[in-house]
Amino acid sequence: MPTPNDPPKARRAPLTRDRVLDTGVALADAEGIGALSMRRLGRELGVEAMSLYNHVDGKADLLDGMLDRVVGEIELPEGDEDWREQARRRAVSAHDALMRHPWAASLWTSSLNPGPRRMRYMDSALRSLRAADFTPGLLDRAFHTIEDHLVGHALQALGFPLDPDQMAEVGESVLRSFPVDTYPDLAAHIRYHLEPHEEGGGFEFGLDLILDGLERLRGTV
Amino acid sequence: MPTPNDPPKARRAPLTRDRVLDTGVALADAEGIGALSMRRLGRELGVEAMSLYNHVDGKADLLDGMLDRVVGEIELPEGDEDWREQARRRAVSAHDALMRHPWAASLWTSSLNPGPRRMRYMDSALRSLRAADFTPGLLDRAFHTIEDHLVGHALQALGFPLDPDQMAEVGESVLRSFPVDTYPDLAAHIRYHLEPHEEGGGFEFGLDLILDGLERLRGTV
DNA sequence: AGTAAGTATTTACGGTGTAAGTAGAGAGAT
DNA sequence: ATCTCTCTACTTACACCGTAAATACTTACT
Repeated sequence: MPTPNDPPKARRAPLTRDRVLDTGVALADAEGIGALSMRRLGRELGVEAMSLYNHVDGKADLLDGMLDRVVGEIELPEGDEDWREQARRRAVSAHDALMRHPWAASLWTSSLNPGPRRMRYMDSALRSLRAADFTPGLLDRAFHTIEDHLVGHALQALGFPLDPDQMAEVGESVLRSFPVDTYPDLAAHIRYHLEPHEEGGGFEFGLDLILDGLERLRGTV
Repeated sequence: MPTPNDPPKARRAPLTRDRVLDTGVALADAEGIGALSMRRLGRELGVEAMSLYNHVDGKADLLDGMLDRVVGEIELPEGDEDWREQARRRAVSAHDALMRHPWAASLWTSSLNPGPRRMRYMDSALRSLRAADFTPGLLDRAFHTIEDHLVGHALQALGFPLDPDQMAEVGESVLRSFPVDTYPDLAAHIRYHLEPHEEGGGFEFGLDLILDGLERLRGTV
């Protein structure tokens, strides 16, 4: 425990797992997951790459830890709301978190070692379904279907990282040399995306489709 | 053009883009996408890594080409079936293709340059929705929602690459040292997955939820 | 036969994750 | 106060990666 007056010898903030993970998240947010190498992350922390291995078990562990940080941002509904409203809020909050950290969605699907926050998130989701008297079999499918939609939409949305302006620009240039006759409906689809629509909301559209369907099945199966 | 009798000097099959892509697919299928490096793929073809660059524009182009191969395996319904049945068959076939080639699903979401087979696939999907009198706005959401579910489920399923036997084994060992009191519903969920269920079908469950919802909206919006 | 075009190879550069060994600082006990 | 143990950080090294550039070789056509 540091006494109030020992700053003169305090060279720099000590390296900790938390600092490593936080810096990793910040770096991946700012420059993309491709920029996150052990050497680069070390440099960011004023340290050599190998020093990180004292706080992290390798790159996979680093990424697992970073993902759990993101999962920690998800708001878990509490209280005794409708199951549907709970599931909806949790899913929307999770989706928001994944969109804030574009590198996290693919880790979500590939990580084999769920961290504590991820477990807490899953536990919460499963609980509110169980509390709504979902049959075990239906509960399982409900949980996974929502999860599939969540990660599927995030990844698809992130895979096309264009804001509407760029979208219009790129779309037009694509259409200029596009085999419209070969793929007429695809061409129409691209044209549709060129017109001004209030984008977004796609996630909640599919989510509501799923939740509606689940509500209909609840009790009957 | 080779004459019938020139085999004596034919050293080896000539390198072509098709052979490169086919071998790439085979290698990724057999040893995982992680094993697919330019050097390794060259070795597989009896050639140095740099030779591949005469037929492929770089690794990204190689992966794009491989993905398009996989998309080519998807069966596109023809004829004048119900839109719902068409969408269902196409999605199931696409899902099967992604499961056959575990490395392809993540390329599906990240590839920026759709190949011809991918375009044909999209065109076909969009056409059968349009033919069913979907409103432009609903058509767009329908297409993307199905697509999201497709890729989301494939990635989630592939991210947990355990056959039921391993599943049972791993699950039990996890449960042995699991904070059951902290995450009771998650524990129950794991236990559920340990019991024998006919696995699979999860994709079609969610798909039908979505298709049912879309059918309900069709015409009314 | 000579030439042009395309294919394959060699070499090289700057990057990656991390195993192994070394140096140094701080705490606790003698 | 000194000695030792432990933990952190650093250095070096290895095998691999994608690919730019320059070179050699094969083939096909004039």
